[in-house]
Amino acid sequence: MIKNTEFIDKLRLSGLRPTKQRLKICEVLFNREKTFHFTINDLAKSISEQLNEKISLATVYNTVHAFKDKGYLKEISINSDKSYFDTNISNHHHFFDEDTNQLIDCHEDDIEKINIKRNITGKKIKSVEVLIKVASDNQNQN
Amino acid sequence: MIKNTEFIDKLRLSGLRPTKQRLKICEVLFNREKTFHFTINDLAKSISEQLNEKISLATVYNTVHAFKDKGYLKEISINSDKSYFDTNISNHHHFFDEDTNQLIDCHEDDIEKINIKRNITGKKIKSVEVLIKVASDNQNQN
DNA sequence: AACTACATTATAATTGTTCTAAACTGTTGA
DNA sequence: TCAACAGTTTAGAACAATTATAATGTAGTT
Repeated sequence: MIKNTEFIDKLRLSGLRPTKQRLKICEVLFNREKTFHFTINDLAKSISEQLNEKISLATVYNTVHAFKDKGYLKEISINSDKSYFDTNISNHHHFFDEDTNQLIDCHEDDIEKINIKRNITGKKIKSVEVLIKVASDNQNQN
Repeated sequence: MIKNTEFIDKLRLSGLRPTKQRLKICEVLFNREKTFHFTINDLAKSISEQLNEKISLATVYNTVHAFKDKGYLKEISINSDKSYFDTNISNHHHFFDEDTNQLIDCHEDDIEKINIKRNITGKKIKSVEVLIKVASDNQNQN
């Protein structure tokens, strides 16, 4: 259980005012054991369910983007339907279950280190993301 | 230069009627040396430029999806702005240049084989995609 | 030629996301 | 303590990508 003051410090440190809404969103996002993979809609739903309170959708978008920019969240590229975010900001990869639309973290040992032997001239590698799509045996390949 | 009859056969073989529109789209997509990475908008633009003819946007969407379902195109997950497609349907990975929004194919030797050591119970791996985001040195990480 | 199922089309509808402008609130410092 | 200001929240409008609709057109078969 992370204390509210910790969130306040965290926000202040990164130049974000610790508003009521942001603190509530911190609670929902970071007060949990496992990492949380979510879409904006999932998050909005969690907020209204867990806190029985409504935060404007615009604020949820603003806050998630602010948190992403500050490095508290990672955005994950899965498909173009919607944006997925991850509270696990460490360098890691994902399984994506096409049957349930669930993301699952890859652990360090689940996948061998990716070894890239070419580089694009004048460019620097910003990130390397591996997405492993899985589905029940009887499903078609997408 | 691929002949029209080949496209007709290709379409018929997969149970798609070779309509004027589909043949034109085939021309634009498959009558080129290099692989083509595109969004629906890119394609619609290419069609009107190369063929000086307009195909309804709905048809472009329908056709691209039909081609994808038949395995003639691959969809690539980059971000949630829009869908990207690839005429290279072989198993390969991508660089994505964040400065120009351009996709670049990884060749077989650019990246070592991905070795996945875990599997999700009851699930089968459908695809493994690696996306390497690059940008000029002076850009921020996204 | 006529029938039928499949395709195309323009347009409406939908969805996820961003923008806007007004109201509100944390912070600073007098 | 309180005024002032910049940063924040908000509802709703606007927007862009995509999908649905329903009428019209066309390929393939008889």
